[in-house]
Amino acid sequence: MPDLPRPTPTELILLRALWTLRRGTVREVHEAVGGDAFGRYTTVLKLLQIMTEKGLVERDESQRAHVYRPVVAAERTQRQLVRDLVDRAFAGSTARLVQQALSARHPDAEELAEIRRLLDSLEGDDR
Amino acid sequence: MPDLPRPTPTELILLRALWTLRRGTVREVHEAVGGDAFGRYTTVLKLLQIMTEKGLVERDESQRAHVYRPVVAAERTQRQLVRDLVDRAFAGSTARLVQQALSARHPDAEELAEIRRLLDSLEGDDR
DNA sequence: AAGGGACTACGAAGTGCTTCGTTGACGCGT
DNA sequence: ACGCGTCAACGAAGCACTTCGTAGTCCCTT
Repeated sequence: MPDLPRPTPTELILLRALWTLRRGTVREVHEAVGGDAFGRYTTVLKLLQIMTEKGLVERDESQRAHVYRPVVAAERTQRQLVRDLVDRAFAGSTARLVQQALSARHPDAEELAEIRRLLDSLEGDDR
Repeated sequence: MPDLPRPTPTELILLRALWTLRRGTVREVHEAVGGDAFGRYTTVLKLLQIMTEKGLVERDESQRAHVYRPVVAAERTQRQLVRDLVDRAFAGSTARLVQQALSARHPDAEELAEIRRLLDSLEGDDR
């Protein structure tokens, strides 16, 4: 499987819409991202066409209104983006990224607890 | 203080070099990033000139070989980049970003301990 | 005084991203 | 059969990013 290209910022917006919708026509995606406040209908169409060429989404053309669906799961893309950032901005140090993440957006108690659970399960695996 | 623009990927490489060097001439930066394997000397020069216009770095012209230094601290820029990513890819959920970060690059025990300390100090502040 | 090395400045080209208007096809309702 | 709304396709334009060659300047050495 050839590695898919990293989605551009705008493409990521559409991907997020499709991750939620699971599948959708251009019109549905256009509305999901905020309609004309985001961009014209044809802008979304063009983006989805380009994303199809890149392999980021797939297209069902059996209907007049083509139906798009994401090729990659949210988690996989998110992980790719995080890894990129860790390498590019944090010289590979996950701890430093987490540190900045926690100070950039102070998470509430619930989120903190969730992160703690993640740590617990990770350390559990180690032993 | 007008918010500084987000550094581009290439600019980030030079910034990292300057964060380490604290200050440096074009030649020093060029060598720090890998010499011609990265790009020509004039490419680095041009980049630094553009970054100066953008306000990302400052330039001391009192010497023939101008000396550049970063305007923003590493932490501030890193936080900005993380916040961007949390918003763009994780719909604002820090916990999910941390989750992906932990699974993207399995940190060693030392890093895990460091993250745990961070959590402890954060929860301490809450009360 | 001339030559060469190191430096800045400038300009230009190529690429990718983003946006949108226009065109042409399709099919439904009248 | 006609017209209208909906759709995909295309092309073009503008902008940012990146890269590098060339030209000009300065100063040190001979």
